[in-house]
Amino acid sequence: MSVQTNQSLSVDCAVFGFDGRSLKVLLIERRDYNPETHLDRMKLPGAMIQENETLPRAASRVLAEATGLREIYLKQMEIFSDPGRVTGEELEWINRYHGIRTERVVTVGYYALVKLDRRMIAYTAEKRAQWVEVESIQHLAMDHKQILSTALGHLCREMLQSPVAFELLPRKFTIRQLQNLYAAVLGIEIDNRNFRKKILGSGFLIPTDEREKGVSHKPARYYTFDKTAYKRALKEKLRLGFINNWRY
Amino acid sequence: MSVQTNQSLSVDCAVFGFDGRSLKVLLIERRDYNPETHLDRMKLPGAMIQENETLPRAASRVLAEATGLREIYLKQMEIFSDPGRVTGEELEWINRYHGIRTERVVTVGYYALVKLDRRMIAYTAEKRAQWVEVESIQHLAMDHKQILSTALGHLCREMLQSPVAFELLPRKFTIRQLQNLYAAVLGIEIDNRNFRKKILGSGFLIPTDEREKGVSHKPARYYTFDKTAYKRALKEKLRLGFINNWRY
DNA sequence: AATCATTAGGGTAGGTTTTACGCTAACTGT
DNA sequence: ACAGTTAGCGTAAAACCTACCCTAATGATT
Repeated sequence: MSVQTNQSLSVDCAVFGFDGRSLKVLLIERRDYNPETHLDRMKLPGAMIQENETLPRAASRVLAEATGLREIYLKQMEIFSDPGRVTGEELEWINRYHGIRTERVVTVGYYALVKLDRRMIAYTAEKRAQWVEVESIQHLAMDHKQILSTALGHLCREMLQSPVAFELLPRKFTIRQLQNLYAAVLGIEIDNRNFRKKILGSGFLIPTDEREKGVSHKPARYYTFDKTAYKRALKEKLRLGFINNWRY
Repeated sequence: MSVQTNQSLSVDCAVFGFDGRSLKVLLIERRDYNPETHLDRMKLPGAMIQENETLPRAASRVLAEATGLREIYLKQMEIFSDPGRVTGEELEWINRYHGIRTERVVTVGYYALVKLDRRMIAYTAEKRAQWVEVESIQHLAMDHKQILSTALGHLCREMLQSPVAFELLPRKFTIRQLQNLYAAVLGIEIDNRNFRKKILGSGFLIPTDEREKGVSHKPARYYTFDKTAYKRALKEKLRLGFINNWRY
């Protein structure tokens, strides 16, 4: 029995943002990209884990670098440990890029949610990073396409279970924006009138006095998310609906 | 920037079983346990990951060893990467036990579900392994108590979302057994009549002609779980209940 | 042999939630 | 002024959840 000690451990993050219409993910252009090799040009942000660093810390570090933000909604998913996930040219690229010598890289997948505001877009634009519509992505470097698909699955499930949607929206948002976000991520159609009832009925959206301006229809009210009210409601409603509608 | 390459990567598994009354977990006695050290005697089954082995494969290997079974319900949870999770005597024990020399072990937590039948109990009894009631566990080796708690949380959530309960029950079971399992894992009381309606109404329990014998009350019918019917129901019902009762 | 304790298993009535959809309000562009 | 659009309120029917009722069948107790 030989024990592997020279595999390296990395983190890769799928950073999601929502522009009001569709779900985007942050992609990085490889620094020493050479069109003559057959490597894909874009990848997810990631890094090797450093000495004395926990994985969540490594992920935070990657995200701070990629987005300029320290406080980010961040969640671990799974580990991608197939010995064949990075080989050949890709492995050489990694060793060259990180200045290491490894034969195997096991990576831990994270996904993160950020508010895609003007500041964010300006910051990432300077970093050879791009916000790309998730739907349109065909290939990515290494197995990053697979990591992205996994992340999307996790996001869907999480959206149905907890109020993570608000991590993707600006502080003030309209109910329609919230609805569009759910519809985009889950790929379903939602009736606006029922959505409004359900979401307002839950009591953790607090209305502001502001309304949309310059839209060619009745302007919608802006709301903010009340985390405290949510947590209160959470405790009261832990009735679990009994065996909780295990629908899927 | 120094990159850590000599951390070792291991897997640890919380293997759950249900004896009809309470939830149990499989614990292993450390082979060279010495009561004079202050190490806890019991630990979760686990192993270092080997060269050319994926993590799921390593976990399967551990489980095959601990339970004698190859096909087991197995799920990855999170990674325990705190540099301080294993130090001092515990670290020495690991290095001695595995014949390695590492300063840091990152472990990937898995949980597994098995049918706790007579064969299983006989097999584990021979392996210095014990099925211990989850509720009664106070301490475990290293950070295994924390891994166990995490696994229990995952199990609860999973039980509400998918029909994993049947992994813990014999092929033929009564509705009461199923109910007791839910009640035990979730720590709630369940009304028998409503539970029966809900579960039978879902249509993926198929009745057999057999009934309990030797019980001092009306004997209950045995049912089996119909995976195909479940998957069919799943697709029809992907209505999601719309934004699905995000209750907790 | 009658009675008791216990769980199985069918039912029903009332409340809550979901779903489908009608309607008016308010804004911009033509 | 009118068309096109989305906001936002309301309502009725269907589905679902909950709290109970009842009787059936078995072994244990008297």
